[in-house]
Amino acid sequence: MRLLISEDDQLHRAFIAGVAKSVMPDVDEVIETGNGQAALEAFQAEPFDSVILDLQMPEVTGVDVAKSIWSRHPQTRIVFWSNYSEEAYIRGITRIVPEEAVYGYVLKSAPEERLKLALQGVFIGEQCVIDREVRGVQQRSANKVSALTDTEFEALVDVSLGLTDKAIAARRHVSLRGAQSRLQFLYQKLGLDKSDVPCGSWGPSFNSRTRVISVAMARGLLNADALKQEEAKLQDWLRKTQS
Amino acid sequence: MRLLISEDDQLHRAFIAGVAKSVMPDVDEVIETGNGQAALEAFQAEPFDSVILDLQMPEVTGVDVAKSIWSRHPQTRIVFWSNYSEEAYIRGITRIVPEEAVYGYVLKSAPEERLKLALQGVFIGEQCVIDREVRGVQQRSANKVSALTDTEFEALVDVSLGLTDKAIAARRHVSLRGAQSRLQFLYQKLGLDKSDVPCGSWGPSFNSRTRVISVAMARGLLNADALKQEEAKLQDWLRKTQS
DNA sequence: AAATTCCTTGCGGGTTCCCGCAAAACGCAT
DNA sequence: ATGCGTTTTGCGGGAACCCGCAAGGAATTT
Repeated sequence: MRLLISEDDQLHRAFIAGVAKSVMPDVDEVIETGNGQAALEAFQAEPFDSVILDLQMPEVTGVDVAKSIWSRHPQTRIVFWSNYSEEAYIRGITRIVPEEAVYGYVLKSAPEERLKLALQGVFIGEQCVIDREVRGVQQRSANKVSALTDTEFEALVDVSLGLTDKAIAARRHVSLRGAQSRLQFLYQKLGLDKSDVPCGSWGPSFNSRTRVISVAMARGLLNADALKQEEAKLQDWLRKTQS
Repeated sequence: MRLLISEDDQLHRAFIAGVAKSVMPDVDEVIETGNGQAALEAFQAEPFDSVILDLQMPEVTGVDVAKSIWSRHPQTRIVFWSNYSEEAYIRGITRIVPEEAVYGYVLKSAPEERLKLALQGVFIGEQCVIDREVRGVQQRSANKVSALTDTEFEALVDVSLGLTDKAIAARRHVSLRGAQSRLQFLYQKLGLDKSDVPCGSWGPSFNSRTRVISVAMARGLLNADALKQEEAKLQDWLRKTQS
């Protein structure tokens, strides 16, 4: 059995490699990589049965790696080991996990015991193991009423990148009013209309357009890394439409 | 000699405690805490000569802790050990470090050797030790032309929290036009006026108000943690002005 | 005292945004 | 086909925002 580990923090990498070896004696080859790109290359050279991924890595994230791996080898077992239980990542994962795949999600803050159980569960027992804290977010993310639809999420991304209504309309191929409408739904979904927002005597305190970014970041729907990824996509699109 | 360590990640905490002990034999007491609040309490109980702080901690950050410590004991030697070389933190630090203080700044991504040298340099040699990568940011941060002034930074925070012009004016005790003026300077400083931003055929692609948030996050002037802190301050202020 | 720099303020107008209303379009199940 | 819910579109008005111009303050420098 061969195991691939991708994790940018040296300390954590060494730690989880040690744990993995101690828990799974029948692993005869462990490859460690410090970034997503290296992980992809290693996997391309020769596929692995089992993979451990950190989600938050520069350039190529753990989600990107998993997506690439599962697209060719959907039976690969992957354990995500990450700092955050942020929706920005969870959303990414649940969208790419194949029906047949076995995977796990463990928080770095969890005790070592939980990590061991998860590794055994996924790699030996072939069962899905997901930390409770993450499970909560996953539920919310799948919940119809509170979850953002795809179009709403697109709108959130666009507005967070600083685009104007016109630009959003052009990018998403809808009318100006269509783009504004999407924004309106987004504001509503994130509760900007409700009066949980106190108003001062001078009038409304919040600008929906900027406030929505703030609450989205607070809820973990967005984060700096995700934004960086989206910025790159945006620049691509800009170049295309320029020419 | 007594040493206080505050770091929320267990693995990193154990690691740096070990390194510190090996490098400084004459340390007879080491106290480890997992969050900023506990660090403050420990210090209050009995002051330490030497402190190691992680910057990014929930609730009470390393910057908060350092500020509190230095306000009473400006001769305390502090080594910051953190993931990021983000301006959001650097700015906070350079503003609170007393003239007489000896401190260090080491990135977690740095090799162990650098960490050891820094600990010795600060705690034994009583010299300031700052990683090169951080130094670069610090320079930029002190550079007149590219650095944000205090008022500009306030404006950035307010707009990122989603406040309207009116609300900003009220909060900062300036006229409406004053608030708008500050925003204008901010946009200019972050280069939103320059044409490095490609425009599509439909007109201007970017909304200054939202775009400024995006570029500020990309440059590390802001991050999710800092925003959370500021959000709390804002809520405080809102409650006060309500009554 | 004069000059310089930085920040603030009022005015004005052009633009963009926010959103209610109503009609049309689409998917989808009965 | 007939409904039903979701999404899109146009219209229009009121509010908020962006910013050039010009006229002060205030603090520091020369």
